[in-house]
Amino acid sequence: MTADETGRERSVTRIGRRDPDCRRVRRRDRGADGRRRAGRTGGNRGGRQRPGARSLAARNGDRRARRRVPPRDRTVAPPRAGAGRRALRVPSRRSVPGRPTDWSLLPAVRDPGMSDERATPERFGEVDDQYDPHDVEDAAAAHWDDVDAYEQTKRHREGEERFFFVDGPPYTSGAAHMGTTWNKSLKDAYIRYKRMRGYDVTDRPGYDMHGLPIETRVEEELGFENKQDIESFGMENFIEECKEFADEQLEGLQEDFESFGVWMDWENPYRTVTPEYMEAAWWGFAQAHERGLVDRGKRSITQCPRCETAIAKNEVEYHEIESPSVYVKFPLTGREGHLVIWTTTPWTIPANTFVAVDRDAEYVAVDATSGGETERLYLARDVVEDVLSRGRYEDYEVAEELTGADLVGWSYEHPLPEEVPDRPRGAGTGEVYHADYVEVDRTGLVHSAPGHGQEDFERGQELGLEIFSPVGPDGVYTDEAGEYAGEFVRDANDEIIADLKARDLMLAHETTRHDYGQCWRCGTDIVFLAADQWFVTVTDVKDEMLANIEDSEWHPQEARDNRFRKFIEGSPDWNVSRQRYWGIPIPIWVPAGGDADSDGDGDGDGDSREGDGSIDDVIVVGTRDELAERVDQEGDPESIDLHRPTVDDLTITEGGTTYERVPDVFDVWLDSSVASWGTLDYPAETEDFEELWPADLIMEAHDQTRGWFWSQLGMGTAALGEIPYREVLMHGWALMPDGRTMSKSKGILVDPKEVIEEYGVDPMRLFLLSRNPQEEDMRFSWDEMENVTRDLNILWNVFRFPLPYMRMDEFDPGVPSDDGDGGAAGAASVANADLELVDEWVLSRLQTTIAGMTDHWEEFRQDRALEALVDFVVEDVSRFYVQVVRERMWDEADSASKTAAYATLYRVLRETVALLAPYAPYVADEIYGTLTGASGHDTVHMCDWPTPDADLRDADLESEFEVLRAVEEAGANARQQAERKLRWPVPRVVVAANDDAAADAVREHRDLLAERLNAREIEVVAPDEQWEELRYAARADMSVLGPAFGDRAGDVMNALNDARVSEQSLPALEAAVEDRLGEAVDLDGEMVEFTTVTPEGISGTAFAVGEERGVVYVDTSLTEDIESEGYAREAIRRIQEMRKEMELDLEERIRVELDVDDERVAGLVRDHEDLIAEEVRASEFGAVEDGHRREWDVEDVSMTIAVEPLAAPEQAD
RNA sequence: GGGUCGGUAGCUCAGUUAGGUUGAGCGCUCGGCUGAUAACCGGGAGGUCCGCGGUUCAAAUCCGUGCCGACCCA
Repeated sequence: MTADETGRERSVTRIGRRDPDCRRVRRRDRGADGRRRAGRTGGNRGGRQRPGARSLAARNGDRRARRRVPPRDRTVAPPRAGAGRRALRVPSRRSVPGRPTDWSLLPAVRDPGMSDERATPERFGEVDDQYDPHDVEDAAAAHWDDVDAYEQTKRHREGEERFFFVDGPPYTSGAAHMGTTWNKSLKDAYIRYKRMRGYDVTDRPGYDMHGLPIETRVEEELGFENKQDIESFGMENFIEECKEFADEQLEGLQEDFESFGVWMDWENPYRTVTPEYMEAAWWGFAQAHERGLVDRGKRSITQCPRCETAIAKNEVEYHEIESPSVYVKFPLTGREGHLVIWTTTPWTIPANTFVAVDRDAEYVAVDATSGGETERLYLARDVVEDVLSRGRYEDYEVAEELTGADLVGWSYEHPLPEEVPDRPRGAGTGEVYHADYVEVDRTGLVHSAPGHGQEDFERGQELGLEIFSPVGPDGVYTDEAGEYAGEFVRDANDEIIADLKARDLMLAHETTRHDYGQCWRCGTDIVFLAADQWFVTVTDVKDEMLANIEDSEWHPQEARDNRFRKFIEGSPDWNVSRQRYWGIPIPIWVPAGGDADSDGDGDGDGDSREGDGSIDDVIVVGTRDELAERVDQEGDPESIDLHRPTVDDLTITEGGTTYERVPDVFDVWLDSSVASWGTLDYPAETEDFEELWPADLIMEAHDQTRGWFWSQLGMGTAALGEIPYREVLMHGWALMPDGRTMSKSKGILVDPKEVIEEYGVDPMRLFLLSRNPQEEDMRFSWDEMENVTRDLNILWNVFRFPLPYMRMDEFDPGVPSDDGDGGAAGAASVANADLELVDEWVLSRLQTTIAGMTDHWEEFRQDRALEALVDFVVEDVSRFYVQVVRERMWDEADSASKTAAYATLYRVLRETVALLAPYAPYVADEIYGTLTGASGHDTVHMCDWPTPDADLRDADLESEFEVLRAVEEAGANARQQAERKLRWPVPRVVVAANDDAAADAVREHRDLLAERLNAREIEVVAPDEQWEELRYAARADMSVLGPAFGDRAGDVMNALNDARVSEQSLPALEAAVEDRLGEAVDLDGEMVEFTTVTPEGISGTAFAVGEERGVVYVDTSLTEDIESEGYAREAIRRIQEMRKEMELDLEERIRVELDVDDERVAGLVRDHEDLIAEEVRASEFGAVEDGHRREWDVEDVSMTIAVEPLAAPEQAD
């Protein structure tokens, strides 16, 4: 596909091989402009690590290695498919020895016949402390290469229901930009998702390799200026250069795409330059011809005079230019005076054929005076003053008022009769006609030249007027232009203006700035011509096209019904011929002699080609076999190169007539329009086509509504009567952070490579895939890159958190089935674990997340699915579940509870990485590998997409936890208000619930809540109860109170404000007021507003799930017991910190010396010595001579703590 | 110039189908947690919902109009 790749980019970028080290630049400091400033580079990376941190890992790793679970037998993978397949990524050369997750360092067995030992990660093995996308991606890429992950994944789905995805082929010029990156990431994600859903997905990438953009690039490189240079260089040589250029560009693009982690069939892309593919275009065109939809004829075209070819109207770019702005008088015949016309293209005046008016507009005849002479002019009434002042007339008088209809039929004389003797003279020429395109501005009379303007052409045809276009394909006047012959049209403007002045027909000559079209490739201003071209007359099947789009489902559907439908309704016939070289030759043979030199590559005289050649006389060849059969020359259909000039020499002789091929090539848009069968090598291969066509899914950006979405519909309808795709995902464009369009030529861009260098592929993909893929443009954002990296980091932390414990306890989840559970009997799966409520909850949340994500994916909103996943991982797993189970995992003793937590977290993580796999394929696989070791698939991408397990889903439990978490949050808030940190227990928390469900939820999970809020006791106040310690106060509203009580109002107010009542009722309040005031008062609801008064030492915060559900009161009063535990926990916290500073192993026992400066506090801490011992794995308390010693300040009390490790018996060996 | 889409907190975006007190994450700030720890959590501040006009008891949401951006068409 052409435009979105190239429409805006002109510079040539060659992609060299990536320097592996260049990716080491990362995490730079943010500059003031929001971009990153160059900072640390790879060499420093290790410096970010705490010194010595590695040694702990290494020690643990070594010791654990001996205890590790032996790898299970596994099925032996089939041999590698394609030998010599390139590594997707360059493996890290900086791998740290002893890091088991770096698969590249483990012995990779290439010959499965030799051994069943594989390069598998150690299950629950050590992983990096920090999530480092580059390390993870290197390791995963190396692993993919080792196990042929891509090939295996495809093979895994062979024989399943097929899903026919068609890749819109990027144009092979320039590197992948952010838009292409987004596009390919989306495609990759949906392909992976469909595979996980069990489909056998076609994933053949495509490349659009022909066309003018490449020709002009090559011309630039070779220093060519026009077609003559190409001819002298030799067409064959030139085409060879183009091919080389396209091939080089393809390679660069392909490397880019692979570096984005995209899994497509890179070894076998479809390329529009291969004989099979070109044949697919021929076939489609021949089908259209069969259906009578190929035609030849003169059309108004936009011609690039440098490239000497027609270019598509949608390939015209507009820019502002300065042009002449001339008001010209056309002398009337048969009556006195002149018509006044206006134009910015004097060079089209020689081809003037008629003048157009709006029949309903009002015109006038004026007698205008200048320099004593008066002349009669006809023009629109509303513009008289304007035009006459431009013509420097001094005075005028309206002689007659007319409508446009009155003018119709009048005759005038061509303004340049002698200069252009061959001008059109046929019947009807030189008259005034009505035309819809006339607007009453300038003069209201429009000079019309059907040989140039598009509207003029159409109207001229309707009127049956001659189409006179005395200009060659190079923009030079032909002999028909008489005096101007041989001159480039725009250069002739001055001469024409001079000639008109000489004839006294120039009313005013100015200049004006306006938009004008230029060639999208070379920037040359176009000329409008009428020329013979070949067309696919899609307007004949417009209704069919409009009906066919109903057979396609779009995302968003409105795009189909608005944007696309309107484009189809307004689109003209498709000019498919280009007078160029690097393209698919048009397979039309016409009788020799009757069609000479229509190509523009010869003398360019652009003769009319109408001659005898009716469309019935032409031969359209549809296949290579047919070609070999019909041509006069010998040739092997298998090996023939269908490019020019080879096919130019082939002739067909039938019925005594010799036919020659027309020299044109196809508009490059036609190439990609046949991709839905071209990618299947149809018609050379028929099996896939019959089974698969039309495409199940395509996805491209919205510019393709007038591009590939349209061209495929056009060709599909013309050739096969059908729309060639069933489902369309139409995404937007990648914009700059400030919303501008990216443009490489202007240096306005964010380079995907730079993003990958700074953040990594997974984060970049995660960012791109977190955007709405339907129609809306995507602003790139460095801030968001930071955010998505953080999300992955949280996942990484959740993942690595249980690993040491699982290793230590030799947790064995067995060999899970694809949906995560099951496995060998006795294995620790959630099915046979002794789950606690919080386990059940997180598993239920997982099921809900799976169900929600699946719905979103099915609706092509992978961004929403990702949001659900990230929400689950961050909110539910990291923020809540992990916090809750930390204590269970820290427990030294084996327990059912601990095993349940392992099994739960294992299940959660396993399914989470499957859900993550389409987004961040590297890190998902890395985590999966560590979780499953040798027991799973070779890659997460072979897994099935998880399905929600109804047995694990419990909506009520989820609602209860919502309440619970709201209560916890409110409790934390209340604590904060009371300035009591979580480490210090509180005697009680009172939850006043507004509804039974909330009350029940709190009662049900009382223990968990107590633990979370570090409360000794949780009290629940049901909705129909009052918490007896709570009092209510009232605030007086003086605007009501004043009028009611007059001069007593002040006293009443004070009494009201001071009153404290135990229920929110007016009688109670009246009683309290009376008590204070000594007399009865009558209050009503208008006068007061109740507020709650919390008791001393208590703070309260409301909690809400959607609506407010109650209030949480936290009693923060201190007792000796609470102080004791508080200080003990402060000590525990410090000792733990010191353990970490010492890099002690998790299980290592210690001796602790504790000196507290304050006698009372020392006693309080001593009371909890047992708790401290248990929490910090201390075997002894007492003087430490040689340990780690540190002084701490704890709540203004000085504590000196010393820790030394004890030699444990089991470590003696 | 016309069509389509968009404009909501400093940033990235929900909310607009169906009118009912604008939300989230990041950033900022204050606090908390602590063998996930260069990680993590909580509180707070922060909004003319692009402007203007209209419909309505009520408009980010519906209508009209203007401005800005993107794509497409001229």
